[in-house]
Amino acid sequence: MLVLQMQDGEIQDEILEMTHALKRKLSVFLSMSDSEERFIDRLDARTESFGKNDQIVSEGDAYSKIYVIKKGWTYHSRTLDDGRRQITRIDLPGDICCFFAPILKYSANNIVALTDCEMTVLELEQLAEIYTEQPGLGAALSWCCAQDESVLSERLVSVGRRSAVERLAHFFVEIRRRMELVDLAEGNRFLLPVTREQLADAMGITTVHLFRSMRRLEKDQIIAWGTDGVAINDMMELHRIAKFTEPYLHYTEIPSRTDRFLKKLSQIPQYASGQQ
Amino acid sequence: MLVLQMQDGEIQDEILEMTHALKRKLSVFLSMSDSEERFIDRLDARTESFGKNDQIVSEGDAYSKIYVIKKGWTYHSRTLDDGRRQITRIDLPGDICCFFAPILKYSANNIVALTDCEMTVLELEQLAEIYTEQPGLGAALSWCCAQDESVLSERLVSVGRRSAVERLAHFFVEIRRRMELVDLAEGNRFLLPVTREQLADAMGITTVHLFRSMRRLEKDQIIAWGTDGVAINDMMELHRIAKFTEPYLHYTEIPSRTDRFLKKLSQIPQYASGQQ
DNA sequence: CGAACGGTTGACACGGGTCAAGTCCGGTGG
DNA sequence: CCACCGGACTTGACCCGTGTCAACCGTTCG
Repeated sequence: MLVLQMQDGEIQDEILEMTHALKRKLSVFLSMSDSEERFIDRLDARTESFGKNDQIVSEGDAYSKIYVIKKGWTYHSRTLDDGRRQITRIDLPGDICCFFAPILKYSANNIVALTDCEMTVLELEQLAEIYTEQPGLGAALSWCCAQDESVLSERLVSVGRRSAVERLAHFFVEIRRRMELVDLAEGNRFLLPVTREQLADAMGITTVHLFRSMRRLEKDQIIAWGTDGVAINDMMELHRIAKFTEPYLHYTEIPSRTDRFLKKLSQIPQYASGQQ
Repeated sequence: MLVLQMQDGEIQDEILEMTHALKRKLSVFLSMSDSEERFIDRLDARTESFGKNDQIVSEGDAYSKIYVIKKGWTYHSRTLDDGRRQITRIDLPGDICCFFAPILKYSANNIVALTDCEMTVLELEQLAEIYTEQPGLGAALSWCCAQDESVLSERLVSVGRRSAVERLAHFFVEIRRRMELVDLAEGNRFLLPVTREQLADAMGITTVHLFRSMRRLEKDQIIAWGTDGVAINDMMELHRIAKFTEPYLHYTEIPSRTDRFLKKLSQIPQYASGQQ
């Protein structure tokens, strides 16, 4: 059973069934045409499922397919030979798991399912098709990719320069915003299917210290994290502690910008022909 | 005067003049045809220069152009409002400074010149042209982008899970490998145009602790870093300390892979026509 | 000739790691 | 039905790596 369904399951499920999370995400960047919507719907023809804790890709594996998460959560990690592990990335519905798979030969990371997952599979052919036949969608995918890099970069800022409490605060605000974007959270509660150890590995601290730091946030009634989900009680304060500044998420890339992008693309003969 | 020219200047200069560093870098991924080589040469028509410590892009600035470094070094940083700063990335000749500039509206980072710099400027038009008319080069650029993300990800592993000494060791091995790739280093010495403070900000430690940690490495005769450059005296040991594993650099993406990529692309009508 | 900046080091304080001991819960086998 | 087990969760005590503060040197530049 999908962890996400354990609670508030009906609501979240319903929304997820309604539209592919990817569609919701891309629609922030791009007001999609009917043909674009249909294009995305057709991608669902090829899906793959994974169970909780399944290793989707291992370090050193040959790469090939791109996975877009329809349902469930995953993480990417690297492990040093003495066992220290860093989680470099946590993905949720709508996120693209390994955008560069078609270009890279081997994976340098592990990719693991945090919950039962359903993924849309893209091979190189489909990707090329998107970029040539649906340049709008192509631009939107590039936007996702740019965003991912920016999120990664901000995580580096966290781990490099924020204290444990600040990092946690930042993480919760970020994950909350990202869930909101694909309609996985409203109100002040949401589910977070990661263990304490996984979160510690993502934050670059030990579990012991994770508990200490969470206590600090819980004591002040800012946040609560049980087994049944997270509740953010004082979002303003959490923002303040995290020194959270939203621009790095690049959620305000307005369509006019995209239009300009598409207009320029259409001046290139190949794209002009491919555009309809 | 370019810092890189201060020492061994003649040699490095000569090589740099010979070929655009980007060309050397891409040739690792792709054996370039004459038309591809000429295409890159023509990009040099549009260049821009910056002086040491010039702010190339500031947090919040509108993005537009892509800069490819011809000569010089740059870094990307984020500063929290209380002054803490994290350098997220250090770029050298052949690196692409802000690949996603045409897609993103605003920059979330500062980009600063570490030395006097000469950059090749790419606007959206050229980029689209590359992807449509020279899919081989397009794939190679995507490879650069994939690599950048992987390097960023490994830096997160460093800052999250490696000790200060290990981080430093890892940084030196990485930067050495990257310089080698574009012929900026041979033998065991190379120039590193960063201040102690900048390196500390890149490693996520304080300058004071940087000194402490460097002392450890210098005491054991593993490395030396004066004002005139870095000397790696015991590369094996440095590797060992860093727990350096090369795959994340993705330097072994063999051409056969690229050929497969191009073959598939050529099955898409638009690309087939664009491929000449 | 002083100011500003990069480099360098010592002394001390504190955040976060390590070790160790438990609790709680769900699953499994007798 | 209970006993046992493993895995996730939780906390206290202690210690070490890293941050903080402060001082100083050498160079460059106005």
